[in-house]
Amino acid sequence: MKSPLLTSTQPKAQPPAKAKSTRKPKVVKPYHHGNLRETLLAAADDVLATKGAAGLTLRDVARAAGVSHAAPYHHFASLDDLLAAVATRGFDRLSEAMAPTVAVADTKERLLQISEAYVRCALANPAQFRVMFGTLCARKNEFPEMRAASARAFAMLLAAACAHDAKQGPEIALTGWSLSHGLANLMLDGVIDGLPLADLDTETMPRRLAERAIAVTPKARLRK
Amino acid sequence: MKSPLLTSTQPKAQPPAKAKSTRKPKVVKPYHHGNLRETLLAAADDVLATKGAAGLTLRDVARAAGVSHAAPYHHFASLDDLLAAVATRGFDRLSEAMAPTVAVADTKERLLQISEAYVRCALANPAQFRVMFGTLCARKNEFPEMRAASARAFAMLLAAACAHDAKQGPEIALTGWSLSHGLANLMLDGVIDGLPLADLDTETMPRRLAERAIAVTPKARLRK
DNA sequence: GAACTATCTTTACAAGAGAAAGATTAAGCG
DNA sequence: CGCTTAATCTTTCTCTTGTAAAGATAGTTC
Repeated sequence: MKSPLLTSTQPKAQPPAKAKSTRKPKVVKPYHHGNLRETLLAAADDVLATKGAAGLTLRDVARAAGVSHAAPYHHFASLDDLLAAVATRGFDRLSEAMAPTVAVADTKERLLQISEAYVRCALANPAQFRVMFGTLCARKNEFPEMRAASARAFAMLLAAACAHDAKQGPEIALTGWSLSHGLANLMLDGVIDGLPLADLDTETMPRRLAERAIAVTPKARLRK
Repeated sequence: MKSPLLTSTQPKAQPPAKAKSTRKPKVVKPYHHGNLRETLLAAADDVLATKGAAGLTLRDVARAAGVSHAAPYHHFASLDDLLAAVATRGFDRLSEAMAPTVAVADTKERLLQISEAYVRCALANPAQFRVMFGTLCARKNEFPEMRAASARAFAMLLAAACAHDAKQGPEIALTGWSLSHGLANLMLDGVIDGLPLADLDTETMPRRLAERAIAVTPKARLRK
């Protein structure tokens, strides 16, 4: 589980080899980390995976990265800023998870696979998902990069929906997104298990539900 | 916005009228609050509405209720316990919001109205909604009352779905719930505004999306 | 090599969660 | 009525956390 980034991977082989005769030979790790920003983000991912979104603290992250608790402030303005960076990565990861579907020729099948990828990605990184769509979202103006990353992810979904049905594309996209988002949230909140839905297969659920939502509304209904 | 419960409403008219000659006549509020538990919950609602879910602290709630910061511990085991009680109320409120739809004869129309009520209720109390479906949900075994309240709310939805289509009831219920839940979350996270969906009417959106999800899958597709 | 700047640490502080112990009141019981 | 007991509320204390400030260290540039 521990990311390799947690131990400095910078090309900086053996500083103790430097015979500058530093007074204290006990110095094992260098003063400067070399790649702390990335290390902190990786550490945050680890902490999130271990203790969940609620149990994450700046000091935890710093500890996991092996630096003092104030060091992160030279790379992130605040805890929220760090979380925004985590969320940004999460949105990028989501985009990556959906990306392979562009190879699917059938537009409807592509939408279904996007929905599946969305739910799969959310369930794979529950705490991250919570950070991505937590309180930070309402303050996304303060974090332009995160905002851009989330916009990119949605753009992929919207493009797929418009390819499927140019006219109703936006509505289909929003429907699919809402459904996948809601299902993912309900599942990782544990709301679903324990309910009288035991006969529904958890594996195929995302696709089956998405099939309903994506179905193009009959034109007869539209011009009522 | 201030709830009337914030000032003790207990039948305890004017304790200063008691001519017991207490040494200090400055005593305006009695030592015992009389109805602190309810007052705290109301205060928590106020704080949530004011500062949001992230800005809520036990001490804030206690301050708003006019008691010391340790007083709440005599009514709630912990902050999470208080939040669970808030969530319980939220689920009950949700049930109340959906309840009037039982009068609707048309089963599909009833489902649509339930979806509308769900989204409306969520948007009316954003912070509360976040508490209801936050980290607490994953620990719902620790809070039986909250669990029961959420189960009651879902039972209403499930019943309506089964009335509409006995066979596919559960799946329709889950679809509608996921969709409404996802849409509500995306809306109150502010994810939607700012996206290229401006042409979609926010008011009618819940109903229109729900129409898609609730549509019964054609039998031709089912027996493929 | 010296000044500069980025990076990291130490120290300090305010705020919050929660525990512990004492004060105050209500209720029950003789 | 007076005493006892339990419930409720307050004070005080400890531990953790986010964040600011100042100092230490090390690359970088002239």
